Amino acid sequence: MRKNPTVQRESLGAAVLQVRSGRATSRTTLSRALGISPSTTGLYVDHLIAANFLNESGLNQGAMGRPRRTLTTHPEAGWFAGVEFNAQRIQAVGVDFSGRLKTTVEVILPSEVLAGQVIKSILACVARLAETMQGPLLSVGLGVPGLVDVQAGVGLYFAFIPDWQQVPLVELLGSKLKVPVILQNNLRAIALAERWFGLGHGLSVYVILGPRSGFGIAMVQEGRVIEGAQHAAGEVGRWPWPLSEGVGNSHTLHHALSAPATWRRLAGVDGQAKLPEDLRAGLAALADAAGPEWDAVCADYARVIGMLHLVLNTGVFILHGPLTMLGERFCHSITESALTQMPSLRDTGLKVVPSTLGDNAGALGAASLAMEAWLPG
Amino acid sequence: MRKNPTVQRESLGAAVLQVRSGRATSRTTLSRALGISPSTTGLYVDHLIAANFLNESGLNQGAMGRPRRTLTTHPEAGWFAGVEFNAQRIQAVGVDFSGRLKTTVEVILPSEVLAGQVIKSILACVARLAETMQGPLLSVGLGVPGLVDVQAGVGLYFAFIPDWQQVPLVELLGSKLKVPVILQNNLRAIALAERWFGLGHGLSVYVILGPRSGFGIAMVQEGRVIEGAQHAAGEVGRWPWPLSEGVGNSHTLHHALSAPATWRRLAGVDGQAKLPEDLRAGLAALADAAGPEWDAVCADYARVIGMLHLVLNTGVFILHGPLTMLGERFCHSITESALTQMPSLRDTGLKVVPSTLGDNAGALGAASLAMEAWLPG
DNA sequence: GGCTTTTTATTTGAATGCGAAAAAACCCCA
DNA sequence: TGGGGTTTTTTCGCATTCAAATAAAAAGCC
Repeated sequence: MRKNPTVQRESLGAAVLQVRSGRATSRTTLSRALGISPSTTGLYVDHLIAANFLNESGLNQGAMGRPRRTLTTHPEAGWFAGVEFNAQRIQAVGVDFSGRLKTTVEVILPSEVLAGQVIKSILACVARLAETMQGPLLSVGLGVPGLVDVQAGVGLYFAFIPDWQQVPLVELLGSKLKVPVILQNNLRAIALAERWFGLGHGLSVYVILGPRSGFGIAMVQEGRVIEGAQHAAGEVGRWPWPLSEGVGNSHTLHHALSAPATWRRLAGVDGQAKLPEDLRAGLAALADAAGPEWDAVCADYARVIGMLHLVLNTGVFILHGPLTMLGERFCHSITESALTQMPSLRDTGLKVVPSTLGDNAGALGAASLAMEAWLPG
Repeated sequence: MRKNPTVQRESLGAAVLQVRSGRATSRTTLSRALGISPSTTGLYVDHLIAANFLNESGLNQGAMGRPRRTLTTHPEAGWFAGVEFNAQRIQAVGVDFSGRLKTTVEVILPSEVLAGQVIKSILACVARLAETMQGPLLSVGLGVPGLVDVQAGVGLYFAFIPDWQQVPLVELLGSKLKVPVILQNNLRAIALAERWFGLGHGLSVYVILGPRSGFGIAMVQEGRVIEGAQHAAGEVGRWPWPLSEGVGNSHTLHHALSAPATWRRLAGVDGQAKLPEDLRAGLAALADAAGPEWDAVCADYARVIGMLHLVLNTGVFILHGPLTMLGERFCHSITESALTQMPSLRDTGLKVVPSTLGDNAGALGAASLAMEAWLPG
């Protein structure tokens, strides 16, 4: 046994992330993934096994040579909470130390809810998760709607919760939970969820499309989420729309391509028509629709996506939110329409795909935040 | 005197960059800028002074305490070449080790020039620079038009040089020049020039607007240039335009807002009118123009910039190319128009400014590439 | 001038991380 | 059964880097 020097917590945290993600399964692969020497990697692993964060689970014989001693994260070393909310509901997930989703909790918020009540409910959700999770809570990730100051840990502004201004979330939650609390805008958190749990796995460049009550996007370039100078990148919903409209009026992409607006257009009802009780079900019923409305909606999405693709040269667009109920066919129609409208995009790998993560993508993304921020020790 | 251990070349290169940029002026400030300990910083500086890359130039007394021993780069330790070209001309600059522009060379290319001839001319330009520069050539940066594979060192495609496809520039030039050769798209190189020599100095988020024969942009987020999945980010020029146009026809932003198109619109002549011999002078003559054409052009620019700002939340847009001849007033009009068209942008710090770098911004950007890539030893 | 205060630079011993070589663990093949 | 080949892991000595203490250089103040 080697002697046991102290090592940098950051390095150990990075090592755990590599093992948990499956990118590294042995000391040698971990050494390559981290870009550090095999000898140092061995020390790290010793340390992490001694602390019960990693396990050695048997051998894995390659084509030849000494078999690698498989490294896995110890699932019961602790757990991470991921919480996402908006003005209607809170979704929370509990994720074990191996990054597997174990428990979900959902709470419907009363209408006209205020910030204080949201925070109380978040704490209650985490407490309920704790009942079923193994080991200690290690950190909490929070997917926050609206503008978020990630560094300061403050929710800056969200239109649909009346007093949601300058809410010091990290301070309020951290003091109660006694673990690190990490914030991110909820759509940008989803981008992280795709990296950990979904289609963004190997990708370093992609865009999340989030048509819900509005229309926002989250952009990932070289593995990094684009924040913008005031944490407000991705506000495509405020583009004038239709693009031919004179400016200065209130026609925006929000109004044309949000999830409710899309349902209205596909269902052929006017702006006053009441939305279905369950928008997702309403949209699912339209998945086989056809005709000029379908084509027009797809053409609009294609126009936006094509323009974004020209700016960012992104490749993959991942569709999130209720509209995923329209299925693969919707995404395929959009891709086709974009290539028809802008033929020069044909060789640029433009692709629109529906997310496979389902309804709690935001909470999973928040849990990803928590996992990425955690450090051993 | 301390003993003289070998140190990492990368660290030494980073230290030189900090001193050259003026962000670090003494051992202590350098230590903070690099995020390493004062003791190690002292070793680095010893090393670099011994190798004649840095100088100690006197003392600088602060408000109190021991005065800092001012560090400067040694101007004659060597020089960097920056070369930018398009189908018409090559511009090359020689920059001394302190980052000061010393010599410029311009060569007009014959029409229908081919790749081989361009490369020969580039080598000739560097040779002419060498006649006036002090010390050895250390590295060469190249601002390449069209698509560029930065990692592979290959110019992929450029429409206006007939056989410009898969040109192995780093291989071709490096084998002759015997120094590192670094590529970047010419507009993205300009983004670096702004960081070193211009308005991007303290900024970590900004956009370069490059209306020339077409219309491209270069985006910087958190100090990093956005490349895109296929090195093709920033192709805004291929947006359909006017936005109200039906798609599928050839109306693009290239045609509406390129430098020649802008001149035609402002001068009130039709698409067939001959361009002035010197487009810059022609544009300068219009700098005091007024009336509906002026407003319409500004409104178009404002529309594009506003939409980009919503996507990227960028803050500062730096205007490059011939249109800078339209002056501050043009940029001011655009900013005003954007805020009128999209009032919600008012508090987001949106600002359009003309570059102060002048005509050889591209070559200066290429020189920045060279400086950033160089390592001592 | 001598004293304290403040900031910068250097020395020193300790430790973290690396490279190279050795050891280990498996395969294949005779 | 044992040797050669291959890949993984560990050992070991060394070097780069750090933290802490120390030295240095000035201003301010009495």
